[in-house]
Amino acid sequence: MTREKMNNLSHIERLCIKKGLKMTGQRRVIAHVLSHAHDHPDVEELYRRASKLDNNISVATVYRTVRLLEEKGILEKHDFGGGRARYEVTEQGTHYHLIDVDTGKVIEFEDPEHIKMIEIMAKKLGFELVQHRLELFGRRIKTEQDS
Amino acid sequence: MTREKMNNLSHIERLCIKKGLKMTGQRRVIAHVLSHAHDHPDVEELYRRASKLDNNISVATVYRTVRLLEEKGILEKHDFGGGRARYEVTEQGTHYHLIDVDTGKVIEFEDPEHIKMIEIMAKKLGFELVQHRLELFGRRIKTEQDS
DNA sequence: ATAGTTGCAAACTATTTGCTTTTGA
DNA sequence: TCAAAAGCAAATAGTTTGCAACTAT
Repeated sequence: MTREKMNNLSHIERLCIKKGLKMTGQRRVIAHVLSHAHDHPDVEELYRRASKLDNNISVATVYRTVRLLEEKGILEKHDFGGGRARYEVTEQGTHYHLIDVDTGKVIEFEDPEHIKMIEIMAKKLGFELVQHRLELFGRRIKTEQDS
Repeated sequence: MTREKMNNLSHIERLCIKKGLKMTGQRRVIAHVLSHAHDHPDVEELYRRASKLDNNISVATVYRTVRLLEEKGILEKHDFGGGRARYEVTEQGTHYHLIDVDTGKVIEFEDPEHIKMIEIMAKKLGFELVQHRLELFGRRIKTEQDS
């Protein structure tokens, strides 16, 4: 696939335009990749995917772009261990991550009750909650179905 | 202060001995520093503090020692942003961190209710909770006392 | 036209490692 | 005594940056 075949505007590209970002070819490709990623890729992986669509992209640009998009609130950066930052498109409503310690797979979930709880926690400590991070690390519970 | 003046066994040193670690002069100094740290220093800072007690310590040794102590469960490693890992002595009972976004100060607190809540969360998703991480980022609420 | 963006390679930062020398048990 | 630990400097890994050449607006 080449850049030309990727002709319809992606979700992220639309967001970029709304934020007034200059849409270069590279950014369009990266935006496309992000729009279609339903996981939590690191820069290396984004670079790999983007390069498949357009081999005229450098890692530096990917780094610069994810930083920009993070600043604009379009992307979220995570540290799931393993030394590299991982990204995902910002969704409405905070959600959490459960990392399977055996496989490294990440499961997303949300819990509005939990948010209420920690807002109260913060208030008790004299703070207004700006942001928060919850990560669970767990091991799959064996069931009958498991061989 | 020199290494010789630091003659009574520190808490961490005792733990190290219990784990059967070879107690070198350097480890004794680092153990002492850790025992007396009531914050969350990074390696650079530990190195600085240790060097004041004994200028015969290299950063490499600090890195090797914190890794060892982390493996032994004596230390915990945190990522509070800012690019460097930060350490603290493991305490009984999980506790959380609230980071003041304006000053960078870290406040510790615990909440057994919260632990119960997330154990249930994990179970609902079919996982047994192995470990977890909760970090709040907040802004101090202004009160009458504040100038 | 021109401010903003890119590629490239060099720089940087945090951390790890290979190897020789030293040291605690 | 001798495996384990330390120092030093070089290596790695992830990420950032300076600069000259481009490109969207």
